[in-house]
Order: sequence, then C-alpha cells, then structure tokens
Amino acid sequence: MLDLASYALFADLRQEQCCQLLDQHRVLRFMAGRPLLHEQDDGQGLFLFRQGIAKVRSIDVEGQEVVLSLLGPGDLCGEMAILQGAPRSADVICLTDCELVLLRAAPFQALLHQEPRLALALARLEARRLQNLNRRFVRRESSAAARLLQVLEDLATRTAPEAPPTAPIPPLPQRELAALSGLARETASRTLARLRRQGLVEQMPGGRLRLVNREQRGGRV
Amino acid sequence: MLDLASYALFADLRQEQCCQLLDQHRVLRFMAGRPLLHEQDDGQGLFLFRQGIAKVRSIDVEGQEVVLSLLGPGDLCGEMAILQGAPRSADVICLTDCELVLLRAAPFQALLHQEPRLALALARLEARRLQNLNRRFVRRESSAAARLLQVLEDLATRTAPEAPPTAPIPPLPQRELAALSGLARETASRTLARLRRQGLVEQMPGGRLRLVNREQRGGRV
DNA sequence: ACTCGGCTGTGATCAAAGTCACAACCGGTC
DNA sequence: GACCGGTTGTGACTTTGATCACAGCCGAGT
Repeated sequence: MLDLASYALFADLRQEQCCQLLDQHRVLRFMAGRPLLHEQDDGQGLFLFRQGIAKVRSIDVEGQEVVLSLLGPGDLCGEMAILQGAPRSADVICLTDCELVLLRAAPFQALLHQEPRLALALARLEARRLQNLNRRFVRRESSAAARLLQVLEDLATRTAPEAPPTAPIPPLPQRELAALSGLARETASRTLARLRRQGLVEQMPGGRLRLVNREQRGGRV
Repeated sequence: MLDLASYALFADLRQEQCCQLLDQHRVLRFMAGRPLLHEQDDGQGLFLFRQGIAKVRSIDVEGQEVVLSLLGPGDLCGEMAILQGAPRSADVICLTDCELVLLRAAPFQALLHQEPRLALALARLEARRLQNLNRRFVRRESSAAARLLQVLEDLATRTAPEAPPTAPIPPLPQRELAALSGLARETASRTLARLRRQGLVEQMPGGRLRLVNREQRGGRV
C-alpha cells in the first residue's frame, strides 16, 4: 500500500480516508525534459512527487521562460486547478527523471468538503508556497551571483529535502541553470566560473555541482 | 451590523457564524504612511479592508524595500500569521487613508476547524494570491514601462475593484510609484513622462493619474 | 513675503547583464 | 577515426536602468 504519510498535506487524515484518496491512483514516470502539466490543460488530478525534481514555469509576453518554483519529493502539484476549477495556470516540466503518484480529483475534492483538517492543511500549503515565492521575489532584485546561489541551494534542498543545502546537485545543463535563475546562459556560465574560483561552489565527478559552506558563507554575496 | 458578505472568504457562511466572527471586532482607521502590521509582530487578528489601499512589503538584504502586493477594499490580511502560528512575514503599510475591521483570531481559528467551507475558501484565497504573485513575477522580467503600467493598473483595480482599469488612481508620490514597481525614482519619473507623451497615461486634476485604454492598448508596452 | 523641505524633471555618467560571435570540447554514432 | 549536435568558456559590444547632481516648484509654516 502506498504511503501518504510523508506528505504534510495528508498527515492529519485517518487511515481509511487515505484509502479513499488512493482509489484508482496511478504511479507515473516521466523522463527529464518531459512536460508534466501543460498550461491550458484542463485534465484534473493531484500529482505527488516521489522522485526527481521539476520546474513550474510560465512563458512571458516575449516568449521567454520564467521559472516560478521548483518541486521535489514530498511536494505536490495540480491542486490549484482542483481548487479553482480553472485550467492550469502554468506548465510543470521535469528537470530529472521523475516518479509520481496521480490521485483522482473527485475523492480529493469530496474529502476537502467534509474534512476541515484537510482543507486547512491545504490552505497552509498554499500559504507556505506564497511565502516561498515572496522570498524569491525579494532575492530577485539582487545580483546574478546571489540569484544563482539561491537556485543552487534550492535545487539541493528540493532534491533531498532532509539533506543540508550542501548536498550535491543533479547535473543540469547551464542553459537550465540560467533559466532557473532568470539569467542569460553566458551570464550563468561566467558567474558560475567566478563562484568556483571563489570556492563557493565545487565541481564533483560527473559534472555535479555542490555548494560549499565556507563558515556558513556569512550571508555573503 | 457589519456586513461580511462582501468578502469572498465569508460568502458561504451562515448568518450566525458571521456573528461569531464579529464578536469583539473593532473598526480601525489608519492614515496614509502608517504601518498596519510589522514584520516580527506576533499580535494576531484578521484585518478586513473597507477603504483605502496598502502595500505589502519586505526589506531585502541591502535594506531596499521590495513590494510584494497591494491590498484594497474586499481584501484581507493577517491570515498567514493565524494559519501558521508564525510571526508576520512582511510589513503592511497604508498608501492612502484606510479603514478596516479587525476580527479576533480565536473565533476565526475555531470556525476554520469546524467549517470546511471556510477552510476551503481560505485555501482558494491563498491560491489566488499565489497566482497573482506568479503573474507579477512573470512581468517582473520586463521593461521599466511594462512594470510601471502594471503597477498603475493594479492600483486602479485595487482602489475600485469593480471599476475598469482606467479608473483614476489616488495621487501617490513618484517615490512610491517607483517602489511599487521596483524602479529608481528617476527612472519612474522618466518612464512616466514617456508614457504621458505616448498618450498611454494621462494626468488628471489634483495630480491623479489615469490609464488610457487606447484600443485596449493591444498588449503593447 | 521668505524659507525650507519634499517633490519633480532631466542631464551625465556608470555598472551590470544581455547579446553576438566564436573556439574548444564532449559524447554519441556511423 | 571522422562527424555531428549540443554544451561550455570567453571576448567584444550594446542596452538598460541605477546613480549622482542639480535646478525649478509647490505648499506649509513663520
């Protein structure tokens, strides 16, 4: 039996309610680069991440990709569409190979209406996302280096929620790192080179990057 | 008796539940420039806007103000602290004179736990905020002009939710407009001048600004 | 009427990052 | 091994908006 307990959203539910949610669930696998949800898509369902990381992104008026957030094990997505009955507001694209569980919308919706603890947990989840985005918004103003470091830290903690932010990061092309931090590819390359020279980031075998926690980096840069 | 029906959050509640919420409520007035909530503040309560607009802002590492969102009639704030039991995550500062209703946290919290419709409405509210911020995030990348126009439109609709985005905007100093759009004051001034020359914005008596809807502006910058 | 403080407009300069261009490289595959 | 596409590093130049500086203005207070 699949285990929902590792998802904060379902922590307060009784065993039997979890079963209800798991009715007709499916386990899905996507390869890196695959879109998980499409903007405009109106298929509904709740996606629970078990493995891998993905980006939530939208396309701006000039056709540029803007990355809104990252998702990793323990996260979920698709709840917005269910909540609002509206079509998707953004795309979700896998950055690495992903494994996730798809719950059907109907039982989730039903349970939302009869179990305040679930609805409340969902409200808390959304609030937390909002705060994360707020923080991101604040950092957005700062230098290329700060933005890149922020992204690397985010990648590390999303990949392994319990590990320290110095955990190694899955190998992503610079193009992707640049998109995640909202920089030009060349800028990301140069900045990364500088961070390596400064010893803030190190290259691991297989091209993996790792943040170096030199004296907690003192909030520098 | 105060009327909660104009707040989407409470639309599904029964009369008697509203009364419960209104127990010991207070009506507060703040002058433009006054802080409504302080970051770190841990006093709790739910603030409902009746009049005026305010900005939600945070201060970044370099001491720069970053404006996260605007609040106006029909909006509310303070729900994050109640939801998470955490201290405030941002400041809220009045841009114009404001009138609002302060509900006590306790009855709200109690009702959240027993009325799924309320908890669900709150989740929806947070989701909507998230989407708004997402949109903001996307625009953030664009030019000074686009950002400023965005802010003006936002101000217009927050001031008068039902009015078109071409409604006149309360007179704010350029310093404020600049902060709202994340620009330097001088850049805001120059950009505004250009927009006026292009006929996209017009000056009304009393220094009020108004967006001009020339052929829906065709999404133009 | 005078002054003083905050607001506004605008020029000059500067810095950061975007853009363009290209060379080197790496990992497949034929 | 030769070729190819996608990736990486880096130099040269451009663009945008921030910063500095200052002058004119308006309104409040004395």
